[in-house]
Amino acid sequence: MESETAVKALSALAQEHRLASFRMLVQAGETGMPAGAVAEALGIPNSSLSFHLAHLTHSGLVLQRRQGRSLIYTADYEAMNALVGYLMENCCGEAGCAPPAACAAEAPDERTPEERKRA
Amino acid sequence: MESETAVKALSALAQEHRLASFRMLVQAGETGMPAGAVAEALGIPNSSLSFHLAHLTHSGLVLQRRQGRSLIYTADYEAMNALVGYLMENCCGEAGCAPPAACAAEAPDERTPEERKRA
DNA sequence: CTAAGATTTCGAGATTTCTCGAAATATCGA
DNA sequence: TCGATATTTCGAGAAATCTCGAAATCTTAG
Repeated sequence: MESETAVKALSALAQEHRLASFRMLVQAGETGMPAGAVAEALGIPNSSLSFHLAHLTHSGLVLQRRQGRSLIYTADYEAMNALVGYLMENCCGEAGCAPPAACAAEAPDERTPEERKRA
Repeated sequence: MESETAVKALSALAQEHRLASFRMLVQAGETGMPAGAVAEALGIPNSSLSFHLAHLTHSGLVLQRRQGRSLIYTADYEAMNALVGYLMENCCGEAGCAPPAACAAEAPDERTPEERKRA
């Protein structure tokens, strides 16, 4: 992972609302959440949240897909694992620590067949 | 971990020089590095690096101890593990993913007995 | 106690970020 | 096609951040 990529990802997470959004998406699994639901859950204006979700998406930590009128956001677990791996790389020098965590989501996909085609 | 604590830690890491410094300290293990050595390795003015190291220290990700005229900085592995754990908390909802990584440094302590007293 | 070494604090300009209402865009149902 | 729903884009002011030379602080050696 490039240093610049990591800085972008960390910058994306270094903000109250974006961190809360990201954690919410991480816990939501592959199913994800529509923008409106996140905005409501966090109690912030849609336009503000949109700004933050775009930031997270551009950073590569979050993925977007359309489902009808809604845009569904999901956490990108690969990107998250890569970021954590980069942070802990060669941890403790020669000592060698536990390998970095890896989250591999496999939550049920509740999309309709029609929706699956678009993704 | 509090949300505010996490934002502080992530903000601290969301900057080119600070991220580079932190990774350098993570790899340096418990031995740590003096401020000057980090500044030289990164090729930035002492005053600039001092600003960044202070930022990292206040965020709780880095520890400082004095050794003679030098101030030695070390990564705080517990804080790092806590941050990663917070990010990945309840990852993937009910699916349940691999447990978060945990780095426990155990590098040789090369301080003199006299220095150990001060720490 | 005084000089030399290692770092930090101060100061001020340049740049970036956050916020949120209003207007614009995209999709769906009838 | 028209209206309703879901989100994003625009705009501009307020606030926070980065940079780095010069001066100040703290520590150790002689």
